[in-house]
Amino acid sequence: MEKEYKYRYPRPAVTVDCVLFGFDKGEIKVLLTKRGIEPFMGKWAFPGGFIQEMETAEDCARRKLQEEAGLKDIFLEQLYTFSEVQRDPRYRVISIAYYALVKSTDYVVQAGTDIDEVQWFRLDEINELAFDHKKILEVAVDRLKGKIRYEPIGFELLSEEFTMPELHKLYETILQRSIDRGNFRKKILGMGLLVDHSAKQLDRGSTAAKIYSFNKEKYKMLKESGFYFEV
Amino acid sequence: MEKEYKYRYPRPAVTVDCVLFGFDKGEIKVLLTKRGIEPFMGKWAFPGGFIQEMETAEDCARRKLQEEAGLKDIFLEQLYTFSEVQRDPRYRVISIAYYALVKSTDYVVQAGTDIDEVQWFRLDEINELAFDHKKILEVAVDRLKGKIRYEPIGFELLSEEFTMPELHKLYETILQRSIDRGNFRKKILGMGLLVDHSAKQLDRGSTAAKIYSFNKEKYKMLKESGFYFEV
DNA sequence: TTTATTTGAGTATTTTTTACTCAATATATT
DNA sequence: AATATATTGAGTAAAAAATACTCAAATAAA
Repeated sequence: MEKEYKYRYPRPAVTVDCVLFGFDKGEIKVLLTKRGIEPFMGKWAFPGGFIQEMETAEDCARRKLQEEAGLKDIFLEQLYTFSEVQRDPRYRVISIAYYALVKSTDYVVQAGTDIDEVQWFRLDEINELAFDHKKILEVAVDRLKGKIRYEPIGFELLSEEFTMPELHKLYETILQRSIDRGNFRKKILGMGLLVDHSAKQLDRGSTAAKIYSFNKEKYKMLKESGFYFEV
Repeated sequence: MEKEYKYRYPRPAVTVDCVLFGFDKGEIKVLLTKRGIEPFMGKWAFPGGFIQEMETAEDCARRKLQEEAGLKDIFLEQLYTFSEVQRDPRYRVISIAYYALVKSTDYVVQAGTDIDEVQWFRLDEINELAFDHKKILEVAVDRLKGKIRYEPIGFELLSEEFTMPELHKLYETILQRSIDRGNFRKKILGMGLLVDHSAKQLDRGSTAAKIYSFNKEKYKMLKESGFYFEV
């Protein structure tokens, strides 16, 4: 095939990569896809690909999450742009990385073109990754840790309806320290952002936990009037 | 001239733009360059330009700050990557934006190729800018405000040696609220990160302020052992 | 002489954080 | 039947931090 696109000056290729976090059984998980083509065929990497002419980087990230993992309408934010000259062995590729959070890892994941498999991994299971994706993962984990205390992104990792012990465990897991249950509960409930569903988990008798959901609209309003979320 | 660079798939052009902040006479200033070529000839824009094949985005940002403003070895951090499809009227251009902080705006600025003028502006003087640079500025100002409380980047805007009233004024200006002098002093000195030069400003008699400098090495060490800067 | 600017110390109050305790509930386990 | 378990919910005491102040001294500049 002929090379049709000609420019006066050299241009780097631009890709988008997505670090997708999930929370399952008290553990943080990351979604990886096994590469079906060179370079790094057979290695695990983040969902991603080349940016198209008529889409923004965020559009591209959402498209890739849809194509490679079957996900739609999830929390997504730009992470960092990686531009090391040799980060791709073929030619110069600059990658705009995003991180995404998904409610429950039970979403049906589907492999796309050029992809063998899609699988959730615990952070400590991840050793080698394609390209500089290990570095990207480090930056993403740092961002998640740093941001969860100051913005209510933790809820994006839980189902729409969740219990206090689940939320508590999530924070303990991500921040990697134990947090006093009573104080945590007081602080979170004190913000008035949780909707109490006055329902309990089924099938669990008295050890059932109460069900809450996060009031996004109220948070938006409060934020505009200067409210500052902090855990 | 012939178009020599040919690729199989279309590639966006990639530029780097630098939002350079300075602090002068109690006011935040931003450095702009007047464009000498189309598009937006005659309009003000941030220093920046196309990324070269063998340089990282940060290398490019530093090169541009050197070429267009004569600055070397200053604080520089990646801000955000802007990828709106139509942000450049010519063709698709993705811009990796950086923000930089400079100690005093007295640096001799020098115009580079394709640049008429280089000038410092107060934030409220800036109306229209080339491309989507107004948007980039907004993001940069938000980042500066957000970050100055949790990382000691404020010192990057003052001379190596500064006084307590200068530091106090800087925080009040950026955070846009008054801060109790005594409490501010207690908190800052209490962190043990300022070196007391036991010297006073010259030529100001008894209204002279004591001179301090920020101990970067000590901050690095403390940070590694879990210290958290917060104002 | 008065005003202005800065240093430095100090205090009192309020708010927030931290580290706990206690009681109740009712299923699941031994 | 007794015990362990997981949860809710309330509460407290102490420590730490934030907030809003006051007072005194020094001295050049107005």
